[in-house]
Order: sequence, then structure tokens, then C-alpha cells
Amino acid sequence: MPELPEVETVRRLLEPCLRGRLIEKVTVLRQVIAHPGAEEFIRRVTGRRFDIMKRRGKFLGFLLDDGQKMVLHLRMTGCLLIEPAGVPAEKHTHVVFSLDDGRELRFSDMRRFGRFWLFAPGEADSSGAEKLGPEPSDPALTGDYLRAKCGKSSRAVKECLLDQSVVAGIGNIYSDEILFAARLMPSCPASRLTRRSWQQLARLIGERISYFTEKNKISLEDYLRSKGGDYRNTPYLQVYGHAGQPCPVCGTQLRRTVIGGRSSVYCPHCQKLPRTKKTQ
DNA sequence: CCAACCCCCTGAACGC
DNA sequence: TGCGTTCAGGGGGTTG
Repeated sequence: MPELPEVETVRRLLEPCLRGRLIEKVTVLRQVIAHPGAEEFIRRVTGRRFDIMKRRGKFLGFLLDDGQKMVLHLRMTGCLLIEPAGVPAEKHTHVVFSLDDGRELRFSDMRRFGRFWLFAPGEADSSGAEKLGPEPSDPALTGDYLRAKCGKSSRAVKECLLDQSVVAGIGNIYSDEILFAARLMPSCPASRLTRRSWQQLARLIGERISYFTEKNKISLEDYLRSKGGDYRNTPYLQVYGHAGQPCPVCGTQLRRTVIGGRSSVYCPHCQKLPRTKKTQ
């Protein structure tokens, strides 16, 4: 499941391949265009050239040479590949952009949750990317910001990390990793965190996401060879996917639970409620 | 404003 | 062996 580090990896790898390329033809095989309609999407993208790629949270933005902006969210299983036009496409390929170098940019998505949007210059972005909270690397993401935003909430702290309007780009994997690093129980009600906990959490969000973004580096060749499915951070994950195994710090068996409908793994010994009494 | 729930979609894992 | 059921999960939408 691509979260911020994986989406950033895709951006870094694809931008040099796409920048300046002419889009000769667009084929939409399945309904994955959220806005505008597929016909208009095809008409407005065909004949344009790719410019730079941006990323905001888990959203990818493709700027086009006429000022339009194409937005893509990969959701769970979405994947972008660049392959020669002659190579057979993946089974769940839904959109194909034929480029002027004989290659194709292909969007495949087994579960078909991923979505494209296209916005004209000056048009309001309705993809949801505008409602995102700060990036993990944004200096505005401080302990006081988090405390002001979530400090009175009865939600579990993990739900706050997964809320894209609180902080952008964190999904189920990295929220567990961040909370493990912060020694906080994922189920801890946000209202019980101390000011100090919020500060530590803000710092660790930036630190962990930056760490995993660096660790996720992969060559374009390896990326394409693995069909975009090589999640290189797997060896570096300390708790996610390790339920039942010993905690890497204390050896206690890691536990799995469900929080906000999401599978969550934590160490019952290392991860606790904040030490001091409830706030208020 | 917020919480709770549904929905989308497919393949893997599981149960009989 | 094979078929039916359950589950996972990002985020938008709806309902209460």
C-alpha cells in the first residue's frame, strides 16, 4: 500500500522519464477518472506534454505544458509503470498514455480504488489534496499544532495520525511504526497525550517518514522489474506485519488489535499511555 | 461539528 | 477438490 515514502519514490523515478514527453494518445479502459468525464479527460490531455511532477501527501500531481494539472491517487493497489508500447500490459491496466518515445505510461490497479482528476488552470482542485494537513517535513507540523488540532479528541492517537487533514501522507504501516518509535499505545485516546508527547510525536512523524523515504530508494530498473510492487521498507519495519513475533527492543510478543477498523500491531510492554495524569 | 457506518473492488485465506 | 464466505484497506459519502 503506497504511503508518502512510496509515492515520493514513484515521483522521483518517473519525473525524469516523463518531463517533456508528448502525450500522443490516451486510452481509458475502466472508469477511474473522477473528474471531468473520461471523454473530456482524453481530449484535454491528448497532445499535451508532461512537465514537472509534484507530490502532496499521497497525491501525485502531473503538471502539463498548458497549465493543466492532472492529479492521481494510487489508493491501495494503484501502480504506475513506463514500458515500451510492445510489451503486454499488466492485467489490471485501466489507463494508458502513449508517449512520443515509443513507450507508454500505464496505470494499473487491481482493486480499482485509484482515481485521476484533471483541472484547468485556475480551476479549484476538488481531488481532496487541498484539504490535507501539513507534510511530515513541514516545520508547521509542531507539537502545539497537533495538540491544538487533536488534543481534545476522544479518538485514538492512531486515528489522528491516519487523518489526512491532520498530517498528510501517513497510512496504516507508518502510523504503527511512528507510534512504536514514540512508545505510545495506538489506542491511546488523543486527549490523554501530554504536551511533551505531542512534541515528541511531531518530531518522530518527520523523522520516521524521512527515514523511510530514504530507505525506499530503488532504481528505475528494479522498480519496473518488480512492476512497482517492491516495497523496500519491509526489512526496516519494526512492528507492522510482525504480530506474534518478539519486539525488536524488549522481546515481548507483539500484539495485533483493531483501531478505527485498521489492523494495528504494537508492543504491549514498550508502548504505553503517557505517564502523567490526564490533561485537564 | 462529529462519530459511525457504508461503499468501492479483488485476491488471498479460510471453512465446510 | 471445490465452492462459498470473510477480510483487508484509503478516503469520500451518507446518515444519525
